[in-house]
Amino acid sequence: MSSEDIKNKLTERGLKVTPQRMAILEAIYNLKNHPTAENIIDYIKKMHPNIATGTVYKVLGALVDNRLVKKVKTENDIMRYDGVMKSHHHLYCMESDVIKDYVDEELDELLQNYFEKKNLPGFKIEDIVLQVKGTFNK
Amino acid sequence: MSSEDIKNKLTERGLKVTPQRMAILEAIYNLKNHPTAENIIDYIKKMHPNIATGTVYKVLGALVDNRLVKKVKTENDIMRYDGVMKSHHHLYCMESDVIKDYVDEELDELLQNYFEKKNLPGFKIEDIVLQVKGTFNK
DNA sequence: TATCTAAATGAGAATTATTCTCTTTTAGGA
DNA sequence: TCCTAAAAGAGAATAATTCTCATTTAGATA
Repeated sequence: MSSEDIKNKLTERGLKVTPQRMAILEAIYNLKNHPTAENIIDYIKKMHPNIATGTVYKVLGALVDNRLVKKVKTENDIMRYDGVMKSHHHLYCMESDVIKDYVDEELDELLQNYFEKKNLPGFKIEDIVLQVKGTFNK
Repeated sequence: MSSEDIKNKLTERGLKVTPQRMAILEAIYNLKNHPTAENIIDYIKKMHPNIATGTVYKVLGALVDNRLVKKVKTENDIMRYDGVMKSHHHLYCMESDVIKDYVDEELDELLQNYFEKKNLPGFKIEDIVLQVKGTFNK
């Protein structure tokens, strides 16, 4: 993801393009494994030591509100952030803090068909996310 | 769920039966919609005004460790608790803080078969929980 | 291009959920 | 009934996040 692409993402959403927002989005895209706010802060302070912690939280909030980033909650109640906006699921390792994205369009279609038939009365489904818990083989 | 049942649950897990633990488990079973620690504290303080906040957190931790209660992950950063231990999914309302349990054995079987065929290499699945996001019809 | 203003940032205090420490109490086995 | 490890109480400590308000800035407009 180039700087130009990141800039466009912000502009498309009507968000002002600031160095802080660029740095934070860049950090989320570069840091793998769904970084925490702290991971992001550590990362961007290398290049932008003057960025305020509060700004990072405020920007993260704005990015989530504008659907440029997703929040992911872990078993250990720490909030993490995910730059992959395409519908996808998560594999949670129960032995480490790894969360792996899992994209499976066949599964998505299966689920969509299932719930179309099922038609939960009184509930309109917008999105389905699987939390698949288990362990990665060593 | 009777007091006797709750008591048995604690005993089965080798946990000492204390009034605090009884009250907290009772609160989780009585409070609907996946209470937060704060909800639980407010609820039990009516009957047990002297219970310490720290004790509630400690007991919740012990209950989760002993699989008498589950933690529920939400998009927001407050932890919520669930006394239903049977495998089930959640319907998250995006317009309110309602989280409804969703039990569907047909779906569970479908998913199990799907992943048996799929056989994610390098990952051993223990549990699958669906976060179904949407809105309840008004 | 210069100006203007609402929006964004910085700095650090404030808040809030949760954990920790240490003393006292208690459940339940001997 | 006694004993002891486990649990609870009290409140301080911690850590993540939010808030406040003064200053700066992006980008729309003239």
